[in-house]
Amino acid sequence: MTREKIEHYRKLGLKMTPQRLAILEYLEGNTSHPSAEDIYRHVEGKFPSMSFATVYNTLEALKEKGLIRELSIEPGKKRFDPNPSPHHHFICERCHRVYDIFEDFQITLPGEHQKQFEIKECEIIFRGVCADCKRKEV
Amino acid sequence: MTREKIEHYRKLGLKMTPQRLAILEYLEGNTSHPSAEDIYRHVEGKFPSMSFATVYNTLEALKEKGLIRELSIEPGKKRFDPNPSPHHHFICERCHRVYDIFEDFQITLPGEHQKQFEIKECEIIFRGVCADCKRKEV
DNA sequence: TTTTTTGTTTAGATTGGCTCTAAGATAATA
DNA sequence: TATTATCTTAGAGCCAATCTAAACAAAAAA
Ligand SMILES: [Mn+2]
Ligand SMILES: [Mn+2]
Ligand SMILES: [Zn+2]
Ligand SMILES: [Zn+2]
Repeated sequence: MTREKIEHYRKLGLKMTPQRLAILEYLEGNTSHPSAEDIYRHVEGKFPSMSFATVYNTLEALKEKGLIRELSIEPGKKRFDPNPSPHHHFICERCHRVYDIFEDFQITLPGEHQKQFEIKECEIIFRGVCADCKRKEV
Repeated sequence: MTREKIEHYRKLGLKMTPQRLAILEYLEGNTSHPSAEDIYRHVEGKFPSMSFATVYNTLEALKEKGLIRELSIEPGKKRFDPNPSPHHHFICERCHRVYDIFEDFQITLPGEHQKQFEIKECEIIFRGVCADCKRKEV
C-alpha cells in the first residue's frame, strides 16, 4: 500500500496499525465479498495473534467512514464489499458467490410511494445460477 | 381459518396441528414481515408450552411448500413474508419496518450478463426513512 | 527524543438467533 | 380403534457477532 493511501486513511481519523493495513490490503480490489471469517483466515497468516474482534472492529470503523459496505444477502452471516459505490449483485444459489453488477437501472417509484418514503438507496439482488455452476451440471 | 383452507394445507402434505393453525392465522394477511421471535411471542399466548423449534419447523415447512418467503434484509435475523408472490420492499432505517412495494419494474440485464447468469428472481430493496418516522422529526 | 494521550488489540466470556436431538404426543389413515 | 408417520417439546449445542477490560501501540504534545 502506498504512503499516500495510508496518509489518506489517517486523515479520515483511522489509526493505522499493521493489522488494519493487512486487512485493507486484502480488501483492496477484492471483488469476492468476503465474510469476516474469510478476512480473518487470510490475515491470521501474517498475524497469528490476530483476534476476531479486531476484524470486526476494523470493518466497523471502515463502514462508518463509508469505505466499505456491509451486505445482508444471505441469512446468518454478513459479507463485506470494499466497493462503496452504488451497484447491484447477483448471488449464485449453488456456490453462493456474489457477483457485481454495475448498471444503472434508473428505478423510480410511483408518485404515491414517493410521498410515503424518502428513499436514500436502492439495491437490486438477482438470484439464480452462475455460468461456472451451470457448466458443472450433468 | 376456514375448513377449506385447512383442507388445502393438508393436501399439501402439512399435518394441521393447533400450533400450526395459530401460526398460520397470525401470518394470514400479515404485512409486518415478522421475525421468528415476533411469531413466537404472539402464539405463546395461546400455547404457553410452545417451543421455538416449532416456530422454526413450521416456517421451514411453509417455506418448502412455497407458502412464505424468508427475507435476509437485515443482519442477524430472518424475517418472514407470508406473501410469496414476487414483490419488492422498502426498509426504514429508523424503525426497521418493512413495507411492500408491488410494482413490476421490468428489470433486464444487458446481454453480456444474460449469458453469464441464469436469473431466477430479482428483488429490489429500497432503504430510507418512512413517512411515519419523518413525521416524528424535530 | 521522550512523554502523554488516545485509540487499538487481544483472549476470553457472553449474547442472540437458530438448529439439533430424542422422547413423548398427536393427526391422519385404515 | 389401532397403526403409523409426523409433529411438538425442552434442553443442549452451534455459530456469528459483540462485549469486556487489561495490555499495548500509534499519534500528538512537550
Ligand atoms: Mn459488490
Ligand atoms: Mn413483502
Ligand atoms: Zn455458482
Ligand atoms: Zn420508519
